[in-house]
Formats: sequence, structure tokens, C-alpha cells
Amino acid sequence: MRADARANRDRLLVVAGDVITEQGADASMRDIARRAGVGLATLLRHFPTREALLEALLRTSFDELTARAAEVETASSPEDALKLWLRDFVARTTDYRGVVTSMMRAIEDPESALHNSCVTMRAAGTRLLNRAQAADVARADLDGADLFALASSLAWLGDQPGLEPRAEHLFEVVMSAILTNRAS
Amino acid sequence: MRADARANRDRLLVVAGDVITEQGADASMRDIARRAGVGLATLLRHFPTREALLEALLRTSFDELTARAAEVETASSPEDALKLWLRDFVARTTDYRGVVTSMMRAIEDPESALHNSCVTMRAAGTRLLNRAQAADVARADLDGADLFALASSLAWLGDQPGLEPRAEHLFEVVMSAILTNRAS
DNA sequence: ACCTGAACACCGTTCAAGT
DNA sequence: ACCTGAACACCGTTCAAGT
Repeated sequence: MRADARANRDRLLVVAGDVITEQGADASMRDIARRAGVGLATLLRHFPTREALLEALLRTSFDELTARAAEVETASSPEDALKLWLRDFVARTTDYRGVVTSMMRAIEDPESALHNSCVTMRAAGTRLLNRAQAADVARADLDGADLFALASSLAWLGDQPGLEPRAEHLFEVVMSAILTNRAS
Repeated sequence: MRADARANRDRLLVVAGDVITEQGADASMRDIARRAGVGLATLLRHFPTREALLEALLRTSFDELTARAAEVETASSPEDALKLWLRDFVARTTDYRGVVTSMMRAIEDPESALHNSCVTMRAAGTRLLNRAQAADVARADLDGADLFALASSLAWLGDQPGLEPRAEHLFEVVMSAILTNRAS
């Protein structure tokens, strides 16, 4: 890639992060290009679809989540590991409003640019779930896709304007459905 | 209202119901007008915003849900009543894809045309929750807004394309978090 | 009263023309 | 190679003109 193209790409990613943080995942592509001081066609050349742009923005975050799953797996009890990781999942997914819907779409669509990052991250979560199930602290009738769906629904709740104050409480309610809480 | 205007309005509602069933809550207003054989300005004249159109479509359904709450309250045990009603809530809200997000927005915004129907319906659900709590079969640390949020998140899950097969299972998982299940 | 076409400012897509 | 302006087909909003 030519140096000026690389510079444009980097700049676009930074600006896109800002704009999407402000306006959500359905922000205007034209607006992003405008604020990057670049033609719309240039943005579309680097990221041919909105999905591709989101993919570039989220790949790092999702890869970090995958790595984080490995960390908590060795550092924490099965129950705490699952809790910590899900909290992280929700926090990161709520960073950009509306992005959880794109993620749901992407994990169902193998053609999506986001597909692989999503699948890998879900697999990491599944390992934490299975570990908790083996330790008898999580419901046995859940699989990785169920966990992913429940976590996503919590992220969706976090995206809803009036719900921030209850987000933590709702997290714990759903969490209590995932865990079996046999002790205590 | 003049007879021709009334006819247009009725016709628009029917067509809007069809189109939104097919395409979801963000269907093109122009398309709805087109399929109703009417100018776009005529649609906007009867329903000045998309919210207003959704309001007209959903008011009946929400009012029925409010009435249904009163029915199950007298006909069923506190636990069954809550279960039955929440299932109904999710089923109706999933009828038009994407509508649950509009509903969430509407209940936070007193200016919204949907606001009153939503608030009334939520209050009906709150009564069922309180009754279940009094009978000690539902978690005491939930209020009506929590219940509404959890039910909405289930409706959101039901809207996601790949999740229909797990919808019922996820409903039961979240339901188990709401109920205390002290017996059995 | 009610309806409508047209003008408007937006959107994302595409591509010929420029450097 | 890479960028860009312009044309395109869409969107919802608004309003003067028609019946």
C-alpha cells in the first residue's frame, strides 16, 4: 500500500471510531469521509461496505476478548472467569451503540467481514462456559450459542438510552440464570 | 373525517401492516404509500412520522396485552399468569421485526405517540409481577421496568434471524431468572 | 377538506477522469 | 496506484397548486 493511502486508511479508522462512538453504528459514511477530509469514494475504496469498516474497528477488540478468555481461564475460578469475561464482552460491545445487531448478523453470515472474529470469540466464550459446566457451577442445558445470545441481549439492553442505571442489575439477573449457584 | 380520507387511512394501515411484516419497522414509507396507491404526502398527512404509523399499528395489540394481563390475573396462578403473559408479550412484539427498539425508545420519550400505550401495558405487567412477588414465586429485587427490559430483550433475540430455534429455550432460561422456583 | 407532484437535502453506489 | 467529483437511484420533509 502506498504511503498516502496508508495514511488515509489510518486516519479514516480514527475518525470512524469517533463518529460511531457519537452517532452509533448507523452513522453516515459521507459524514465520516467528510470529517476525515477525504472524498466519500476514498472511504468506500478502503472499506467497501459499512460492515467492512465495522470489522476493522472491532477486530482488535474481539481479538482482545478472545485473548482475555484464555487469561481468565487460568487466573480465576470457573465461575468468576465466566462472570468477568461476560462483563468484558458487554462493556466492549456497548462501546459502539448499535454494533451488537451487526455482530448478530455477522455471526450468521459466513460472507460477512466480521464473521471470523465473531466465531473465534464465541468459541472462546464457549470454552469458559464448558469449564463452568464441568465444575457444576453453570446450567448444563446451555451451549455457546445460547451464551452468546444472552450476552448479546445484555449488550442490546445496554444500548437502550434509559437503561444504563439498571444495566448492572439486569446483568446480575441474567447471570444468575446462567450460573447454578449451588453453593452459598 | 371525510369518507375518502377515512378509506385512505384504513387502506394505508392494512398495507403498512403487510409491508412492515415483510420488511421490518424500518420499511420505506414511500414504498408503503406506493403499494397503497396513494401519494407519499398523503401517507405523511395521516401519519406524520414513522412512530405515528407504528403507534396506530401497535395500539390495538398493546391494548389487548393490557386486557390479557387482567384475564390471566384472575384465571391463573401467580406464576403461570406471569409466564403466559410474558410469552404473549414476546410473541406480539416479534410480529413486526425491529419494533421492540421503537417501543424501548417510546417508553422513554413522553412525546412519542407510542408512549401511553407502552406505559399502560408496562403497568399491567408490573401488577402481574407484584402478584407473583407477593406469592413468593418471583424475585423480590425486580420492578416493572426490569421486567419490561428483560421481556424486550427476549423480543430482540426473537428478531435476530438465526435465533428462532433457540427462542423458546432462551425464554425459559430468562424466565427461570425471574421466578424463584422455591417449590419443585 | 383532502390529495398530489415537485423541489429539497440527505443517503450509499458507481465510474470516468485526473494526478 | 490512488483519489475525486459527478451522476445515479434512493430516502423523508415540505409546500404550493389542484380538486
